[in-house]
Amino acid sequence: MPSAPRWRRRSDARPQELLDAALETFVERGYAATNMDEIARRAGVSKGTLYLYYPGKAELLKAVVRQSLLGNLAEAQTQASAHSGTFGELLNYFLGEFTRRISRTNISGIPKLILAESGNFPEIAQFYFEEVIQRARTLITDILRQGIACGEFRPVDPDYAWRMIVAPLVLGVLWKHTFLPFEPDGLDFDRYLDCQLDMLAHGLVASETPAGRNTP
Amino acid sequence: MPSAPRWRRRSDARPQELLDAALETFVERGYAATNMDEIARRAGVSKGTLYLYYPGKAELLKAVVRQSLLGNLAEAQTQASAHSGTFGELLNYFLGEFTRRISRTNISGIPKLILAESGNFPEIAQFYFEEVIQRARTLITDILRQGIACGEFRPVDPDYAWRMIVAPLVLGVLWKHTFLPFEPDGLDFDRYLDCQLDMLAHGLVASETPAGRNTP
Amino acid sequence: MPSAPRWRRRSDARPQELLDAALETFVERGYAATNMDEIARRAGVSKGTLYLYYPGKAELLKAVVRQSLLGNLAEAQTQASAHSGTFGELLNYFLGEFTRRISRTNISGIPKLILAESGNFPEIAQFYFEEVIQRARTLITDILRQGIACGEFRPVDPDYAWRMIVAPLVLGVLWKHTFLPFEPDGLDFDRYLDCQLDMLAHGLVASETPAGRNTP
Amino acid sequence: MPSAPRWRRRSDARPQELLDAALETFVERGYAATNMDEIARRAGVSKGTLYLYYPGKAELLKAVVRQSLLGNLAEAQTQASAHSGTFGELLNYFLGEFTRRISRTNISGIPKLILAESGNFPEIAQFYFEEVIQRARTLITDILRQGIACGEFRPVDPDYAWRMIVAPLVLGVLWKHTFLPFEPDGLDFDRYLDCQLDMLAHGLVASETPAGRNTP
DNA sequence: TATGAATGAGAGTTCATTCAT
DNA sequence: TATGAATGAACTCTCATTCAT
Repeated sequence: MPSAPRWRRRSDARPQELLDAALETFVERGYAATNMDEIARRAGVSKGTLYLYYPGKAELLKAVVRQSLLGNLAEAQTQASAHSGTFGELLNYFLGEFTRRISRTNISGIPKLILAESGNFPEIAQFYFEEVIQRARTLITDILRQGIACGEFRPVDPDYAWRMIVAPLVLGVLWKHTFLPFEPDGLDFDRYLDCQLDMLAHGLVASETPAGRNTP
Repeated sequence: MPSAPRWRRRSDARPQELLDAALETFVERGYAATNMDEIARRAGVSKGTLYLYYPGKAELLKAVVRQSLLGNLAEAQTQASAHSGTFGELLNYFLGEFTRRISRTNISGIPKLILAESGNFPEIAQFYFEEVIQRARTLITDILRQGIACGEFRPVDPDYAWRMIVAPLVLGVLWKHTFLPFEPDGLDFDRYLDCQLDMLAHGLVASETPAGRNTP
Repeated sequence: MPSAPRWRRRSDARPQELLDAALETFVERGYAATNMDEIARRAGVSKGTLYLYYPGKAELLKAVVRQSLLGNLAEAQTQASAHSGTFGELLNYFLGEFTRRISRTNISGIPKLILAESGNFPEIAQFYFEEVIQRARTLITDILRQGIACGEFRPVDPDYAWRMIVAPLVLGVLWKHTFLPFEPDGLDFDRYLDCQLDMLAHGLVASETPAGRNTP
Repeated sequence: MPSAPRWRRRSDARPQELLDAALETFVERGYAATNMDEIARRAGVSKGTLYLYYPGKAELLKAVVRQSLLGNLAEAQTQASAHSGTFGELLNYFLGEFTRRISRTNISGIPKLILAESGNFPEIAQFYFEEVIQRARTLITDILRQGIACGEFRPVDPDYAWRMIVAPLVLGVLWKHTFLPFEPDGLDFDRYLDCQLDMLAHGLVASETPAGRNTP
């Protein structure tokens, strides 16, 4: 078992350190209000050094977005193809997984950042749209279609229903980064997830049939 | 014979024209990337004129937000108190009304703007939180609680369920202003609403009882 | 005895009202920090009206200076030619008169204004130099020369001595408008004058002759 | 073969160069009429460089004043405590020293600047009042009191007499920076000093005693 | 004569980017 | 590779001046 190396060439860790500092700052302040000095300071390097690794502020933002998303995407894809159980269980699994990430990491700031800057960085918005959203859409509509086909799900409109499934996640992200400071009671993501799963499965309307049912 | 006058006095219509131009530009570009010159140009006035009506860029943003919201708020409040029919019908009514506004007016850019700039303008975020979100929350949780009490709704968790109801609206707003340009098929808000109402009412899971129903 | 007229055509009093407001503001704030809006407001007219009477800010300053000085100058000239008594008495009279004006009116702000703006308004400085300073110089050096000739004064260097006589007046003006707010005890102009006259007459050094005297 | 570099690093000399350029410009134009571009141009740097060293125009002015005065103050204090000879000689020494500085260096522009801007920068005026004027007052009144006590000086009013002693210096400063350009014969500071010392010592009035006396 | 809305040049300041070291 | 002093364009905001009313 190798012990930790006694030293590392700085440059190996550098790009990642810079991206981390940039992510943090962009998420905290927004793109325009972030200045390169601050990123450099947080990364513990000089401003000039940033430009050795990234050609400019805009490119730095893109790099931040790209690398923040790509890891998560690959992972999700893998898990999807290796599932077992009902489609409802798979859906629950994804929603739970996602909710947990929102509540724990600050990568959740990225989507908000993209929304905010989509007007000024259409390429980033498009990149996000194609790489993240379209994949999520495919993933979920596939599940829906199969679930409907096998009678597990009601015959909803998959091309629009996937947005209803995703919407609470998006709201959660935004809430965490926008209104949480103003809520004295905070937000309980476990309860949030429970409520979402319950409503997603059974809807709001009390059915005439006496028997209640459980999670999808 | 004098040529066209260099400017013309428009004093009555001016403030609203300026707000319109500002709303448009802020929504399109975001706060930081918007410059006063551009707003002035769109409003057909000189830069200095803006400062005759609003003391600065930040105040202009606040004025835009304030006046965009206040009108809508008053209206919603009025309609709420004058409803008849089941709670499900009332909910449907609100969601429909809201969806129609998203799809037709460009006031829907305001919420996105607020989300984007909440970090830099906490006061605006707080204003929005208190004036808009808290009211919506009260409105919806009241409906939910009453609907549950009278057996119309399943016993969901109202303090969180209201967010599930609102989430698709928020997503719709963001979608319109962020990803619509990238979608070749556009977005059909009628279908969007139908899907939302259906899922909200009955959920995703097929009930064991053979008979399906349609209205929430 | 005529009673006050029931009305006056506004325009008769206007120019003087404007000059008064301008003097007050220029003295208080300095030329650059004074804006036309403020002058107009103090004069109770609109900004545009200022331009009906004076072609611009610089011209307004010149008009203020000119009219503030001309009156005083004429007066001084008259009194000088109609004096009687020793030259020492004449000198005392002028110094007293001037000191009284410094202490009572706020015209004393004009010299400070001129000093401050001499770099930006050489014409005003030159005007002041020729109309005020050179006259004062002539007046005083004449008195000195005659006083020396008749044995009343010691044989001082009149071309420079006149400045020593004037210096305390200048200092008094500046003091009043610059440092007075910082002095808890204020400034007693009577004592100031007494001290000046005493020192001007007899100097600082105790003479070997036992008898002291008091008037110059 | 590279052409001349766009800029050169001068970091050590820079701050002083900037202060020099600023002093020159402020004295020439006054605070408000001085713009940062001009200072930068005179210092041979770009406008942005100024802001690397001083946070703004106002702070730059304060820095100019502070550093111009502090050196001179310390020096004067030192000399005062190490004097020998009569009090009259000490007074003469100071007046001579001061006059020489007025005539040779352009630091003499600082007092004029302070007078001119005292309305807009009360802090600077107060700083000057406390650090410069109050010290000078103490210095001179102490000398006067001691001189009077030992019979060297006539019993003048020290709290006001010190202003009479200082007044010609102030006038000299103002003269140099305000009216000198208009005087064809210029100003001979040696003669100015001689005249001041002579009048300060013996006053204007010819004493009845036949014997003349010498310098204080 | 009087107004005050409108103008637009110019101010101080910021900051992404460059480059001599 | 790393630095950070230097740059200069772009920004917000001010205000003397103009002119339709």
